[in-house]
Amino acid sequence: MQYEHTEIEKKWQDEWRKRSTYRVENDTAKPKYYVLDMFPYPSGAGLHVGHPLGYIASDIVARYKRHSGFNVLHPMGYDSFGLPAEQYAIQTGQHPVKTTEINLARYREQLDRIGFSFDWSREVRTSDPNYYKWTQWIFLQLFDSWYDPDQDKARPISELIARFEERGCKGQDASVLTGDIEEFMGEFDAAEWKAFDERTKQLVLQYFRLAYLSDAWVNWCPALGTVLANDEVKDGVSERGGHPVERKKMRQWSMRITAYAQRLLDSLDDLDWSTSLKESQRNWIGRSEGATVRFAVGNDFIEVFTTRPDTLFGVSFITLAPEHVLVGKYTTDDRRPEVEAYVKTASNRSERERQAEVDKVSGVFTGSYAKHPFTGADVPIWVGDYVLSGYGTGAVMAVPGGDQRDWRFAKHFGLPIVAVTEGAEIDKEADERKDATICSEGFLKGMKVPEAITRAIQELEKLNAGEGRINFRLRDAAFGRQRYWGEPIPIYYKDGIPYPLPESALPLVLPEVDKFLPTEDGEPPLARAKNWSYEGNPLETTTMPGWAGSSWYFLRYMDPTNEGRFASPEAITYWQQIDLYMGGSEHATGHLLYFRFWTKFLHDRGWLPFDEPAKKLVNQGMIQGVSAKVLSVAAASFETNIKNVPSLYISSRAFTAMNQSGDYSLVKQVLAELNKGFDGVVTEITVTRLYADVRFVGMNDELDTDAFKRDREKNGSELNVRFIAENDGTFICSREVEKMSKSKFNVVNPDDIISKYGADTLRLYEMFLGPLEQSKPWDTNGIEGTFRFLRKFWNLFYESDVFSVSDEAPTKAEFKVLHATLKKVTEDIEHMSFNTSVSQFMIAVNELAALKCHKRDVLEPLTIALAPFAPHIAEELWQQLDHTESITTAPWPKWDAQYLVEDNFSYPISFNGKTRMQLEFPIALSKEEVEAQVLANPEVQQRLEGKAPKKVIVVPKRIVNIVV
RNA sequence: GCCCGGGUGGUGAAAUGGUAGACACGAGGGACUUAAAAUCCCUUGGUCCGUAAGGGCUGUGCGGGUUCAAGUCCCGCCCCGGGCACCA
Repeated sequence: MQYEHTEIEKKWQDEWRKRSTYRVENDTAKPKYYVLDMFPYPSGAGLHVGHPLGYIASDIVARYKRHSGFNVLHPMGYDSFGLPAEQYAIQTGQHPVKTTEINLARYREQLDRIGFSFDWSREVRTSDPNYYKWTQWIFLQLFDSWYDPDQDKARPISELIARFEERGCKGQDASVLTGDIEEFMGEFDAAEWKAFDERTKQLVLQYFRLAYLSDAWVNWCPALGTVLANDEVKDGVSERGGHPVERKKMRQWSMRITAYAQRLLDSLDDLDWSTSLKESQRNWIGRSEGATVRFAVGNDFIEVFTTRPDTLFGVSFITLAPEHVLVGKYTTDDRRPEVEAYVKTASNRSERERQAEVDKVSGVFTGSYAKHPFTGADVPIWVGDYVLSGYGTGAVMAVPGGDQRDWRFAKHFGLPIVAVTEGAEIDKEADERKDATICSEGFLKGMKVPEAITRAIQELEKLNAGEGRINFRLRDAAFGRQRYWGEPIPIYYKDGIPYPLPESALPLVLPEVDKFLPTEDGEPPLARAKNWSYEGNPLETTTMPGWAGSSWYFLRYMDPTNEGRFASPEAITYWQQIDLYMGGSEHATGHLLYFRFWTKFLHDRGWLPFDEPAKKLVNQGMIQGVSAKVLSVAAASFETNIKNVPSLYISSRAFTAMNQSGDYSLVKQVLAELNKGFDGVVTEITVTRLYADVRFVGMNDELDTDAFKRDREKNGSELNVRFIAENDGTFICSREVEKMSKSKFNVVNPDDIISKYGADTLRLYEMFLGPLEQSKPWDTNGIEGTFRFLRKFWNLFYESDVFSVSDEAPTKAEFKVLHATLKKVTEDIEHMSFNTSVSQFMIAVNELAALKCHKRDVLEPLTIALAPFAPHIAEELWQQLDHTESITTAPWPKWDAQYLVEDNFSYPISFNGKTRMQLEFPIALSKEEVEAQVLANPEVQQRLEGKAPKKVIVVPKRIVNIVV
């Protein structure tokens, strides 16, 4: 019997479904292992060959762990809320539920064909009310919590209220207040708190809640009609769709992720994640140590943040961000028109413009002065858009001698530049060295920078003019979306104050609306819903962002149908953290930060025994497309009477040759053919490169010209199409490695590969391509190798088409092949080095075929070892080996070192490090004996030409090096 | 500019400081076949010497260094990919 992949794969996919082979139970004595793939968003385009790369790798690990005696949780589900489905709904009027259903079905079908061992009975979808009930529930817990900086954890808001009733709010209590320049709330004592009316109390609490409503500067995207989080904006445009984004102040739901900044940073150290990913997170959190300094202005003050308090004596002005609340206050009347005009233009400039015009210095003087805390000197207060409102306090003390941006600003406006460090060349640039010595007059003079920083902070604290402070770049996350297709936020309003829905009212189900567009008044789509109210009070109309549902989904898989909780404590205690989390590096700063944040929060409030979601995380590399391009030639001629201008395509190598020789007779020839005896001079050749769909390109970059032509004709008429081929008649495309995408016509669909070669070949080939974490181009050409391997493997079980596996005892050589393979494959899976394990399987099959080995004791363990990689063929052969239970229940075969012991070793004999010959010696031989025998060898003697070697190095079982 | 990766044949790649290029694709040659497909065998980094057997030199982005021995370790550069960036 031949290896019939189509038949075998269909048979076992059906069989696994029927038998629920991959169903996982929570109650078992086995140790657990949790392998999770990052939640896919099921787009309409379906899967291309790059998507399953990570799924295949994690599936191999899941299967391997199952063989190794673990109870493996390996689920899959969908992040099914999101903008694309909604955009589509707006365009077509079709409900996003419908399009989502269609996309999910297609996704599932594609996934099923690859033979994954997912437990589909645990599937979750973020858009399912039974799921988002718990997303809403977690939101309510966040709303009902504050961050206690003393205990360094989230606590119920009731405990904060109790505290206010007891001792009010003062000093450090407000230190967790975050957000973009929140107005200072002020202190109050217990009596004052009790005297506050309900409205005031609620407003105060908003400052502390982890999910809170406030006026914040947001990234507003007019084209999408919604607010975006910082990580959803790339280079000033929206990450999805590339629409422009502008700054806007809006009343907005936010998540106080900043309260967790330090913890998010600290616990990175213990995670088994890639360094680059951890670095991205550290970067994004952006911790910097420094000090706040208060500059008095009359009876008031301006607070700045600086990492260099040691340069305080070099301050020559203060710059406020245009959005800073104090700008209006400190602008003198005579400067007011100018300042207001500047603030207006500055705030109208989008992030993108500000970024693009980094070199353009702009600013304006407010007319006011602040007092230097040490010298008492007058320091002018300026406004400049190089200061960001969202970082630090939105104000800087400008030290042109020590900061290049301040230097540029000072130069531009003719402000004084004072040297703060020895050796600074301040007429050229600021000196930002952190190992310099302070030279500015004052008590810091002569100190090294670090020492001066400490001292400056001490002095500031003495004067009550500032203190040491740690600042973070991380901002609170915008949480509300002015969109339809997301989780409704379970909040209603009474007298304009937000109140949480009771748990009994969950899920707050997404209402039907007549259109998925904002209302005429610019209200979000939910405002169109009828009776969108709770007990007569209006409900919140914004919905949650895409990252809400994906920030806790790993917990739901543990107990997906629980109606009383997001997951039972028993399930959580059993499954714990994700042991292996697999996904793309594009989620480095978005999903993975929120994911960690929610986990820490749920931990703080006592619902989780751990505070990190994933112990180990692996980023699979991207699979790039290899685009094919066809050279299209346009010829210009002195002759103007050419009537028939053909679409002329020229094969890549022929073109290169033509270009080198300068002989364009081929082009002329075609023109002559079409224009009856054209004999003009071809004066100019211009070439454009057109994409050819990679489906038309075969082995060795050869284009199927007929298919290409038909395709071109389908998409518009081309009358005269001519191809200039190579001498052998083939037409060659030029190739280029690019991102795999529809627009580049280089998408390879896994379905096509599976139809031709089968899922097992696809799985093996994706792993064989190279190291998992590296990006690599997809080249279908190489797939034959893995396909041939599977056929050869199959043939080990067959002799002239008859299944024949013998029970004869294997020879030493056969056992050696088996155990060497088991050792390598086992170790490789542990290190996630799948490309080398596939190589090892190939070596094994080649060697066993050469040995004509058809023995059960070799083939059976080998089949189990192959099962994680190629489950269908393994399962089929397992059955043919007379097993009735699925191969997934077979224990992993252990390698045995005794079969790998060699008696002899063939030593490479090198002279001065260059290998010259091989000599075989028994392993048992000592160093000295090897040395003696090597030197006694006639060929060695001949090479030594009678001279005594300077030195002989013998490394047992490695090498002999003779130094002459 | 800063922070991470990475640079090895025609291609994807392999290599605890110890025989560079395993494995696979492609290419070339051969066997089987009426022919094709499939399969199998041989050759395949470059270069030079030799009729051949075989042998020499050279070679892991570039330049230095450490070492008996460097793709691997150290120093200084170049190039490519990714992340961050008027972050005070």
